[in-house]
Amino acid sequence: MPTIRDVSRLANVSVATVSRVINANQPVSADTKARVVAAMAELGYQPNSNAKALATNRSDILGMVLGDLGGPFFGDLMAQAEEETRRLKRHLLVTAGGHSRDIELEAIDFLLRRQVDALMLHVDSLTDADLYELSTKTDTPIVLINRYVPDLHAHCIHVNNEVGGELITRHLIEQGHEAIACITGPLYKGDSRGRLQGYRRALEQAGLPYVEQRVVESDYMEAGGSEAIERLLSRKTPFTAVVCGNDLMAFGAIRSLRLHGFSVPQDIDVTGYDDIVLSSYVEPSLTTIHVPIGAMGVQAARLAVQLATGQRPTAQQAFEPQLVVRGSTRSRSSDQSSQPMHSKFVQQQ
Amino acid sequence: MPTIRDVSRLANVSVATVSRVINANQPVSADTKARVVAAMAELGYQPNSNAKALATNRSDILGMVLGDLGGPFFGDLMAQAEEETRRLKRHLLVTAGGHSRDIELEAIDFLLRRQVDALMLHVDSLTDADLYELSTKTDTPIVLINRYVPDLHAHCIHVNNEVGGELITRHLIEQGHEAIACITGPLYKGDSRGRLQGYRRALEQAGLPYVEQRVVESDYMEAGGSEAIERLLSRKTPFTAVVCGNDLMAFGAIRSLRLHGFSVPQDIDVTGYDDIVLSSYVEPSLTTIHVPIGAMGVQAARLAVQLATGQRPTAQQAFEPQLVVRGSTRSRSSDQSSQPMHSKFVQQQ
DNA sequence: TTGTTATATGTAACCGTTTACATCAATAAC
DNA sequence: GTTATTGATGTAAACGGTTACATATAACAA
Repeated sequence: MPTIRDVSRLANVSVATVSRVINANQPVSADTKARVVAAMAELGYQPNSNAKALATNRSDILGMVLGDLGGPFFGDLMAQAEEETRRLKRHLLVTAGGHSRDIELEAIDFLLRRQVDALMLHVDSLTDADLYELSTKTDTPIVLINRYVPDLHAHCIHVNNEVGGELITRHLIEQGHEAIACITGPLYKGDSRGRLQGYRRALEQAGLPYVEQRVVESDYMEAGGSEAIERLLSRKTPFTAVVCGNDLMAFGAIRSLRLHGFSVPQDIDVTGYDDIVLSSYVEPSLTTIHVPIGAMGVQAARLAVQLATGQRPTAQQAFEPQLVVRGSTRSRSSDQSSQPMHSKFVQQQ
Repeated sequence: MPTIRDVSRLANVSVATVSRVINANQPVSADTKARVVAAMAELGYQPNSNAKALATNRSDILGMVLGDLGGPFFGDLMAQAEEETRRLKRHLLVTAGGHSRDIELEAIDFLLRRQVDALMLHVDSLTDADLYELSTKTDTPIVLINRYVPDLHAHCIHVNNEVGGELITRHLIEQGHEAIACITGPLYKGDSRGRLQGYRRALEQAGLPYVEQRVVESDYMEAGGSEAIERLLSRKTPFTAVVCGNDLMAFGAIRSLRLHGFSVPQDIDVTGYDDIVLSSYVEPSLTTIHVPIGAMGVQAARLAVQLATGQRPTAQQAFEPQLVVRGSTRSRSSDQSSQPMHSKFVQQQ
């Protein structure tokens, strides 16, 4: 690999001049510039980014930590963030956090050692306190994706989970449901709590009681959704609809309900959250909340660059969730009410 | 950020000694080592990877170029490759090639400038000649994923497309089909040609004629699949099954067939290729060829590291495709044959 | 003419590591 | 008792860029 020194020799100039031509940040006469350009072309010269990063203390790389790299949710986020990063003349270094505290911390360390210009984090296992501490320990700017940490307000790209939970619960109430169960994600996570809070608020606004027996905590996994249904059924507190904390748990819930002889949505309505691609293809297609994760990825990249270059942040930080009505919920006319399902419910038990 | 010099001062040793402690590659007495470790902890020292890469000429990073980052196919590949990379104590730098020659070249340049230890490429737009030229121009090892370039035999992780095309076509023949249409991907791509070749071979083996009127070239996109069906129908050469070059085109084909009043698989069987996640969820679920893309990602990472470190390559390079039979194909008993469909076909036109 | 200023270029220090080489003491070999 | 050998450590030169500072030349004003 030729170096800047090889170029300077061939073009008969100093290395400083070559550097000036490369970065176009200081005046160079037209003909020296031409000589240098020719020399670079002849040698097939490529500047060494590590050396440049070492000298300038910036790498033009944005670091990103995600729960995992597969899956429609992260895929969309990553794809959009990468595109925007490229548009901003930067590159994206992605690492999987593996949903584990140690791996997430290791990933962050790695990126910091690499002198990334900013960090974009979509982390599960780190606490708000961890993140705040991290932000004080390093002066690398941090952007949190799909998470709201009050102390890091200016660094969050977030979506209002409470509104999402409220929207989808209200939708079920409008369909005529009065006994609505809820399967939440892990409640140590802020988004799970937010969605649950929205569920409560919608009930409250409709004058319906909040019944603890109808609420179970699960793990955002498909199997967890199945298992949660088992728990709900075993409690013998009837319900005619289930609000799930995400789409995957909704799939699990539907499967489990079917095993127990309920059909969706004829007997019981089920809703998801996230609007992953699958949700519009499954049978029945899933009524869910759309999270604009791609758009959030774009804005995360913008915010990261703005923070890194000291510009005034203009990236959109707060996003609104959107209700997507599909086949897993259906309008109940008042006469057929939910009574028949109650009886079937009891009979099934 | 503290540097190695700060540590050396605090521990009262030379920088060389600190480096020795960090890399554990030369003897250091127990108590100096303890002092150094303590100093590093006190300062929260993190070695600067750029400086290290500059000095050692290796970065412990594997570079990866993909068509795009979203989507189930790439997601799986990336997720598995990342995991294996981490297992090998390296990291993964991913860039999207955007299915365009310029962007792919730019992405490769970027990674080379970054001194990645090896390149893993899943590129569409670069020709075999481009890739061969690239391999001669740089001494960074290159691994090609899901692509076979004869001149770079030892660098390819590939799957036998011809066998895949043959498997799925033979399956249809075994179901009783004799008039099988084929929608291929772009024929400048080797994998499209391979699958088509497999289709021809299966026909040949069964003693069925190869009819050009039943073959159309498309673009591996869902819309392209729909459009291809239009072209096939307009040719008025009847068919009772369609072999599609990938799952997405199969979705498009099914949609288009339905618009024309055919139902799948009652009237016409349709098959895909790739076995993306969606394919098992759609209605009807798709008979397809499973490509072990995750496993290929793992082996790509292994091969990359082996090439970079000069080890003898032991990674598995050739993979076999697998037939997955689902709902979009069904057995035709000989008596009801395909005659009724022919008549319906003609009537629909 | 002389002093001032702007432009073009070169010199060399620096960024934070690694590592070849040198040094020195302690141990082993004869 | 001298000489290798080994182990622990230090010194300083890379690695390939950037950039503050110095210098030289040309243009311009007084």
